[in-house]
Formats: sequence, C-alpha cells, structure tokens
Amino acid sequence: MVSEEQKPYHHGDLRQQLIDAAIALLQSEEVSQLSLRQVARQLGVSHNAPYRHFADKDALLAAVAEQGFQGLYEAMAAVTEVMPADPARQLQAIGMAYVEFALAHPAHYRLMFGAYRPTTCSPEAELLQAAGQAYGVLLNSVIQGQQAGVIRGDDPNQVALSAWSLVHGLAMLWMDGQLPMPGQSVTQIAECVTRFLLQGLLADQRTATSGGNR
Amino acid sequence: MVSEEQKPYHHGDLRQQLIDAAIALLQSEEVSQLSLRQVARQLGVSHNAPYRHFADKDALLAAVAEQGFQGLYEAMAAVTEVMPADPARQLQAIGMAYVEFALAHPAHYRLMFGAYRPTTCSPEAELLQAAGQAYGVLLNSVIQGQQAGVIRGDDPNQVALSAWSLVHGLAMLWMDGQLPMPGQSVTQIAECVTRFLLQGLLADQRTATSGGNR
DNA sequence: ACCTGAACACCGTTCAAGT
DNA sequence: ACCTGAACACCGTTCAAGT
Repeated sequence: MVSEEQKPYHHGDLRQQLIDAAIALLQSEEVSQLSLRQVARQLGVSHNAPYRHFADKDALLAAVAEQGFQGLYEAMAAVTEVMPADPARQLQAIGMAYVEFALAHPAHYRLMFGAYRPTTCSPEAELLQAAGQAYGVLLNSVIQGQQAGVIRGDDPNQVALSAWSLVHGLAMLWMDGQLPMPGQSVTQIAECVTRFLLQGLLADQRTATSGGNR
Repeated sequence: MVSEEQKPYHHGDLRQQLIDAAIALLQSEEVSQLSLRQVARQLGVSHNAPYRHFADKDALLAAVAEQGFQGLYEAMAAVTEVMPADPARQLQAIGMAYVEFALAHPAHYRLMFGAYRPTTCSPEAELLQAAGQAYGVLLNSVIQGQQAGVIRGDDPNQVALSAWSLVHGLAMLWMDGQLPMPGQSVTQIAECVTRFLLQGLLADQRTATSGGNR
C-alpha cells in the first residue's frame, strides 16, 4: 500500500540530515560560528524544524560529537587490525592515527572535546559511551603490551591516559597555531613526541623502539 | 591644576576594568556564555562603551587571554626559583604547576587556547608573545637539564613540546570531564603521567626520578 | 506527527548624537 | 575624547497554528 518510502513529511531522515549538515559546515567553519538556523536553512526547512528531533542546539551538537567519536574509534581500531605485531609499535601507530584524525577534522574534533558545553551538563549517556569506546582501543593496546611484557606494569589506565593526554594536547596545540616549530610537519613532530613517551612506558629501559633517531 | 586623577569620564581605567570584569565572569561562566554587553552591564556603562577601548569582542578576549598567559608564566617561573636543584625534578614541578593553573581557572584557560578564535585571524602579536614567554620557561628548563646531562640531547623544542602537549592534554581532558579514573585526584594523576614522560626524556635510562612508584 | 510563521529576549556591531 | 540611545541583522527558543 505504501510504495513511497515512509518519509516523515519532507525529508528521508531529517535527524541524520541535520547531523550530516552540521558536520559538513564544520569543515569550513568554527564551532562558535555554527548556528542552528543556518543548519536548517542549508536543508531548506524552517528554523524551527530541528526542534522536532533535538530538544536543544546542544542536543544536536552532542549528536555531532558522538558521531565524531565513532569516527575516531574506527580510525584507531583500524590500526590494531593492520599491525597487531609489536605492541609498542602498535601503541605509537594508534597515537599517530589519533593525531591524524584530529588534524583532518579540526572543528569537529574541537566540538567533540566540549568547547561548547554550556547547558550540556546532562549525562549524555551515548556521547560518553562513544568516547569510552575510542578510549577502549587505547586501553586494550596497553593491556596487551603489558601482557607481552613490553609495556611497564603500572595501572593500565594511567598508562593509557598518559598517551591520550599527549596526543590530545599535541592536536589541540596544533589547531590553535601554538606549535613553536614551523620547520617540521605535524606528523614528524607527532612521531617524535610519541616516541619520547613510549620510551618512558617501556618495561625494560633500553632503546626506543621505532624511528631512526639520528 | 588637576587635583582629581585624570580619569577618562566615568572610570579610572575602563580598558583594564573590562578585562578584569571578563576574567571575573569567567570564574563562574563558560567562555561561550560570556557576552560583551554583559561585561559592560557589570561595570555600569553602556553596551557600547567597550568599543572605545577594543575594536571587537575578539580584541577584548585576546587581551583576556594575554593576561592569562602572563599568569601562567608567573606560576611556571615561580617554580624555577624555588627549586633549581635537580633539573628533572624541576621539569616535573613545572608541569605540575601548569596543570594546577589550568584547574584553578578552567574557563580562562580554555579561552587562552583559542576555543573562540572566530575573527581573530590577525596575528595578535602581544598574545603570541605572552604565550611564547610561558613556553620559554619550559624550554629553558629543558636546556638546563640537557646541559647538566640529565635530559636527553635531542632538539630541546621537541622535548619541551612533548611536555607541553602532555600537561595541556591532561588539563583539557580533565576540564571536559573525560578522565576515566574517578578514584584518584588530578594531582595524583598528573604526577604519575609526568613521571612516565620524564622517564622517557632522561639521558640515561635507569629509574624514574621522583615519586614512590610502589 | 511533523512542519510553519510570528513573536520574544538576547546578541555583536554601527551610527548619529550628546557633553 | 569619551560615552549614550536608537537601530540593524542575527541568534536560540517558545507558541499557536496549519496539514
């Protein structure tokens, strides 16, 4: 009886389209520039239509952030499938993938880490879960490294958090244009920086694992 | 002839008062909530008065950020005066002071690192200089550690940037409520995390310098 | 159920005007 | 020189109304 796909009025899935449009706008705009009315305009619906799908502007932003964490998770998880061999090398590769994701989607990445966060004091369970999933990749890699006797046997959360802080800080500093070394590419810097921390995380303290540190 | 202090109309120094009022508001509000009109209201001037002293809302925010970097510089520099003894220990102490500053003024700290940054594509020379001054404390400590043979002899900028990224990332993750370890205080975590990196930065790879790692 | 147009209080910014 | 009030275009959000 219903030959047409059951579309809610004008759009196939306005909720997802709103998220996608916001992400698209974040390719060329900062999160502070992003307005709800603008997203609606982009889709040709009234400035009021989003309220059918999101309680708030923040609710839309939270959904956008959640989708970002899913992308980050996939980028990190892909690394663990490609190179499961050397745990230390894998840990550094995850860090590199993390930084590359942030550099590829700066505004989206910034949104994920709460630069907005005005009314969003609510738990936002899905968002936290998506973030935890990405963090889990890092944590698993640390635990495997410990079981292999390569990574030092401290609390794996402390180790994983060190790595997360390092790459997060590096990505943010790059985005803010605060990196003091214009001569080198971010990738080079990231490799060097992650190598330093990795050296401190090894179980036996001999030589760093990767990269020809000339 | 002028017995009264030469005050420009209503206020002693409206420019500085605007900066101070904005900083005060950042104690209880997020940077995204801060409005120019609100700052003016706080001082009892018209919503238009700030434009006599700042070209823009961003210009005021840049001045607020600059003042923040001066405070950060002082907090870090104070450490180097108190404990000039062990270079490794000093480097970690600078990192701890850095994190503590960020935790004490989260909204102000977030503003310093460009979460706003919409029209502020202009160089903003004073801001960059103030940020560079704070970074210089870290860099100097690294260089001294290298000269003492305690810190590894790589490019000091790479070493300092590693440390900066680590504490910056940790502070930001804490502010965003993303730290996965509720049991421990941030200070404890910061000490542990900085110890890991420090271990990787040492010239001879023996034992970490500080903290009883039980 | 889903969307619209009008309305409200707020914002950053500009402009003509006041002392 | 420094400040004001009115005005403009925008915003997030709410509400009564349309299909």
